[in-house]
Amino acid sequence: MLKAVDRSGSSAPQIDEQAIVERITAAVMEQRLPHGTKLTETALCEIFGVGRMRVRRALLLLANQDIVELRSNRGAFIARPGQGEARDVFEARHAIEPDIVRLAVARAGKQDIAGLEEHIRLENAARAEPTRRDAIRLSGEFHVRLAETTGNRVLTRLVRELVARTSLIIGLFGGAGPSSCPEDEHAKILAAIKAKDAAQAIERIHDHLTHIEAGLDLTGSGQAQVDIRTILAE
Amino acid sequence: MLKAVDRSGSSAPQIDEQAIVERITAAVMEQRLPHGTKLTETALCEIFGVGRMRVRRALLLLANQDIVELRSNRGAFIARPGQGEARDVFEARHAIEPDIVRLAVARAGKQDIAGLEEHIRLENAARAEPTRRDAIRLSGEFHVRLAETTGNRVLTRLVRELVARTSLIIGLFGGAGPSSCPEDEHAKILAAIKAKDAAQAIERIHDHLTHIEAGLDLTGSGQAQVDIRTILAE
DNA sequence: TTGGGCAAAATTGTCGACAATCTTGTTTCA
DNA sequence: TGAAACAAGATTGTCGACAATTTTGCCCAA
Repeated sequence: MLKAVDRSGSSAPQIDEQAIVERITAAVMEQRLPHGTKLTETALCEIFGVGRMRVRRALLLLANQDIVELRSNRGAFIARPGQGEARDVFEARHAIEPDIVRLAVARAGKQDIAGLEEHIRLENAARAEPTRRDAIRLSGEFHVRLAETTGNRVLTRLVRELVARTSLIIGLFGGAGPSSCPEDEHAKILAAIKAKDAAQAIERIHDHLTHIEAGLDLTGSGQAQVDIRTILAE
Repeated sequence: MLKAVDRSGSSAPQIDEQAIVERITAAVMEQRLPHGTKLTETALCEIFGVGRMRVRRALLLLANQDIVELRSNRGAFIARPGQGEARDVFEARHAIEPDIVRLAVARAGKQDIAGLEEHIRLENAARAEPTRRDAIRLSGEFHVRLAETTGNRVLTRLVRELVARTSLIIGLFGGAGPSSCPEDEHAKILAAIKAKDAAQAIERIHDHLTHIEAGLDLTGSGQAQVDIRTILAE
């Protein structure tokens, strides 16, 4: 029997395509991979220490989530959502997330609340750091954690995908806004959930999403090119 | 220059993986491909007249939508959602679709309304036919058409995926229920939209989804095996 | 007859090679 | 000098081959 051989020089023991998708998605959520960045197959092969087939499958999945764009015979690029798509994503979040907080009010236990409070503490700590990456990522992740408290895997996955696309949109249209999520709105949402006040929690998540969207200027910006090796290497 | 050669003997001129995904999804929505059905790669290659790579990529996309299940070294099978997943899917639809009808009330024009009315007529006609396939498919498609009237591609795609999974769930847990969607509920929803009564439309879509879910018995059923060649051949 | 064990066939997972296409750099001519 | 044409290199798309695993069919013994 021939066991799987670790072809990569790094610590990763075995990497499947889902792991590659997550790594790239995380980089997008931290806005380290700007829209338009070319994802060369051979580069990704070296970075993750896998064969080309795995990389191509991962890129297909990312394209299916509209996180990357596959151009025929040209390769894969981090997607560049248009204004219409930005509106659609926020509208979808307005449709889903209020129901999520409603379910969270009904289902979140003390442990869930405590976990979310800890998460907000991490967010605040990250906001103080010089580098913004953790702050940006944690800010998006809060919404995913919130969805997880519903115990609904389908809703959680929808939110995860929409949050990732939102990061892309903020990176593209977010101008010089202060941050992806205004200061203490997460805390206010969580407070309403903790108080079992569904109506207020729903109102606050609506306002929160509206504020994020209002922070965009919807002016097409230029594109950047970065070295994906520097960004994705762990 | 070497133009693409039509390798299939059938009429299909050129088939990409998205087309394969749609064909299989349609078969699932019409409940012609029951849960647990094995999708052999070589069989799909012959059916669609494409190489194995295309088939494998299509199966990966279908697995990503939880329509098929990929088991390592075993192959691809039409997914067999559990009770928990069934609950989650309906909960997600309860979260999304009320907002969709709200948007539909605000945005649907006369032409959209007319299209939906025509669709309902087709549904009623199909209900009278001996074969149920068209009725089942049209019944699910109504929800997709409704989503399309919002003009929101993100929401439309979410609904399309959830409807396909719902078909799978109905096929698995739907017992001997009369149909996937009770008689005239679609018409009532559309009437409320036409009357611009958002509150009533929302209430009716909630009730509609609840009725569909109530028609399930949530008792694990046996599995069937069918010949995919007979089903997917056009 | 029935169940376990074994070999053959079928199926999936992976890799390498090659063709087609795109990109880049250079040359050439107006 | 500048732009078009061309050639070299790089990248993507596709196919075939092979190994690993699973499934199937068969034989044999209890």
